[in-house]
Amino acid sequence: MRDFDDLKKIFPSFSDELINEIETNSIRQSYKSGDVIMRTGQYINNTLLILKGQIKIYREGENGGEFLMYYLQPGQACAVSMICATKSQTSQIMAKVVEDVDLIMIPLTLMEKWMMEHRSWYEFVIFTYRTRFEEVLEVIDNIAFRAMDERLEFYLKRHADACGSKDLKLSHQEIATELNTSREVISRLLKKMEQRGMVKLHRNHMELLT
Amino acid sequence: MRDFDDLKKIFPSFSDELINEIETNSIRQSYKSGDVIMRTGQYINNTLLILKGQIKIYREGENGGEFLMYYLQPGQACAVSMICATKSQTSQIMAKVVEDVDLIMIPLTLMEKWMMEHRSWYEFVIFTYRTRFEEVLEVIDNIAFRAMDERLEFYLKRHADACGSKDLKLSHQEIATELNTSREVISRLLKKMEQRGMVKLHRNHMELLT
DNA sequence: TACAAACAGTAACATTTATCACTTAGCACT
DNA sequence: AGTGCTAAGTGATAAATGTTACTGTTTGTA
Repeated sequence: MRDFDDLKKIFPSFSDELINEIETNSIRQSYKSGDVIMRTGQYINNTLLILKGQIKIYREGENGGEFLMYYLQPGQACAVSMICATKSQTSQIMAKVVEDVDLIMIPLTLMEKWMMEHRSWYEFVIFTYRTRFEEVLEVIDNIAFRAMDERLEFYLKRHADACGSKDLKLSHQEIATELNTSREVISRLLKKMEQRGMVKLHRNHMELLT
Repeated sequence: MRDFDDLKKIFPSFSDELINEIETNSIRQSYKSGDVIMRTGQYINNTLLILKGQIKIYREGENGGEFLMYYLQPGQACAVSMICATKSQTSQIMAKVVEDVDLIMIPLTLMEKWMMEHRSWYEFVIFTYRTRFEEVLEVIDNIAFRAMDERLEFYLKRHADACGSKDLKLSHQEIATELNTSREVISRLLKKMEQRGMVKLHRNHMELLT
């Protein structure tokens, strides 16, 4: 019953019957920081529920760029894996582990079956769709309406939220890659932010002061 | 039985029972070109199924910009209205009619009920989520990885597809607004495209030659 | 200690996009 | 024909971003 309590804690909205089903029908898997869980173009056969750790979801450009869209955290599910699930579609995104992850893999067939049988699963799936869709709309806002300086601010704040710390362990190059720009641009903008007193820069890390 | 046949033709995947339910429980509504069906921040109480005409879905910026995301056409549904449906959420988007529209409005409560009762409705909803999510990802590709000239090409081709015509009745200003840039930029880029033999420009309209 | 590798700072320059100001062309109406 | 309106063309300039090239600094490690 250890596992049962675990799950109940991380997914409090799930009914007891649903949790029992998950217990008996799913596979657990761990990944290390840096692992790529899902690649663009790969076939998807499972829906993923995150128990522990952190994952970043990217959209990949043809020329090798990788653009950060959002984070996945404990208690959340990969919306793309749910959406593609229905017809064994290929993935439109890339998922990279940033903090050692434990997750649950649920086969497509069950994912669909539970939609009909478990109200709490149905609601979870719809909630996941909705929140991710909204998150992606916010991403569009950022790149459509905002210049790089604002996008950088947003990026740093979101990273701080995800880490739960104002001390950000990021190189300028990493940031540049995830915003699909160049390191020099990020260096310049960070310098300006420092002059405005919004950050304090150090080697390999920086403090958010706001 | 006129209406029944109509619906069956536009939504061929729906089961007969589902179509009967729609017939007896939904409201039909018409809108004129230029009407705004849904505004950012408005509460959503219905899911919309398009029978006839064309709708454009925009994301609005704080400073009054409106950024085109995708088209809605006959046989399709508004994914956002389905997603927000569950909890009477407010709309994250703006929907504008570009060609006189007939549509069906389905109350939230039924939308949810049918998910459990009609397999063809369930599949339609999931399909709608999936295709819209993919479309929005493609939008992100365009603005994250491509420069304005490529985005303009994509925009024109998509418009041609939607209209089913290579003769595009668009002013430079309209295009600029929907790509969130300025008229001058569009004029210049179109001129370049004309020099490359991709379009032929006229007053108030242009021909796509590719 | 010496060397290599990764990170960061920065100047110079190119390119793209935004903005401003003005001109020209086409169309509708009287 | 004359007037006024809107769309479109264009040159000048500014600002943001991308690119190149080089420097210095820190870190790890041979």
